Amino acid sequence: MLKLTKKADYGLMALKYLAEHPETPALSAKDVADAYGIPAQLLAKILQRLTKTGLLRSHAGMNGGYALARDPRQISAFEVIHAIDGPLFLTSCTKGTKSCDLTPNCTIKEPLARVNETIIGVLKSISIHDLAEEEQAAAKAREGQGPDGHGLVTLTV
Amino acid sequence: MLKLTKKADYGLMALKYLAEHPETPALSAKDVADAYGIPAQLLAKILQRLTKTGLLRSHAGMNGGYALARDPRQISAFEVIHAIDGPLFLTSCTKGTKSCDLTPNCTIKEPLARVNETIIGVLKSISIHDLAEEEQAAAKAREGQGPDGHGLVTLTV
DNA sequence: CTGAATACGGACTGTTCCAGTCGTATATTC
DNA sequence: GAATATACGACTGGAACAGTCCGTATTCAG
Repeated sequence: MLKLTKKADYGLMALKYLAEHPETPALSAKDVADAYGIPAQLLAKILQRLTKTGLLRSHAGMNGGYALARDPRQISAFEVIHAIDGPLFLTSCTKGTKSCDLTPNCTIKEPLARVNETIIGVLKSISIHDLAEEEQAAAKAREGQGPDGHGLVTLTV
Repeated sequence: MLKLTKKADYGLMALKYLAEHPETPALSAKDVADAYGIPAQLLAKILQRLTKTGLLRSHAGMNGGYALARDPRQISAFEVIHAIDGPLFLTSCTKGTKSCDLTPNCTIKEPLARVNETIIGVLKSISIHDLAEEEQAAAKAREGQGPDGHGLVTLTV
């Protein structure tokens, strides 16, 4: 399936939302959760984790909330996913730095490591700013096409 | 975590093993399972699935077993993974062709679709033959370096 | 100073999915 | 007919994910 967790999705969405509202000093977890219809408490924990890893700045109390700790161009999708889901590997046999336990030579690992490397490279090349940009680009595209036009590729395997 | 299932791993390993033994007309599921120390019955089901999708040819009875249906250069890692794990998506919200259910605009999806596309492209570019090749290359590298040398990159995030 | 709003964090639960096993039927060879 | 295989469905145990609950700490407003 090769899919990332909902938590990572939520995290990316939240950071994108923050990037789209640079004027506000801070947005509460509830604000963002309501905007996307995701469970507030769950999102709160995600944002707390992102705060711990230094991607967000938090502020308690009234009118508190979260704000991006850096310029959205300087935060990659990889950082977000890594902060939430932990280190990501493609092959299921890899556990940290240790190699395969059972199989004498899980020779599959080496070539797939290159795939892994590629994935990470692409994720690192995408910034939160890019996500917010794409939104605006899509909006522009919709303007020129009518309310339900889809200009961008919808990929299905 | 972004990892593929063990079944997909097993499938790739099995196909690689078959590619490495082109002289034998067919290898049983048990043969391959024993070679790698993986459960025979589980591997059998995987190979059956690969047979159904046309990647393998099966033959029942004594001295029966499985053989590659095509040249190993013509079988991509993507085909194998897709046959075993089904269509793969990066975002957790995507369900087939339908878009997000809850969230009004899961705008994360679009940019991540490009990542998905990249992953698929890389997986398509790797053939079973490549996996078998890499094995030989690694063996050569070991010869020149002593018993436990690792010439290739071991990637950890 | 009191209270509301918010972040912080641990513990808990339900569900889903994966990994693996079991049992049975079918096909092929000797 | 016996031995060896594939083929296939059903079942189980465990891990991971998604989400909830509850209590604490911090900050601001009145």
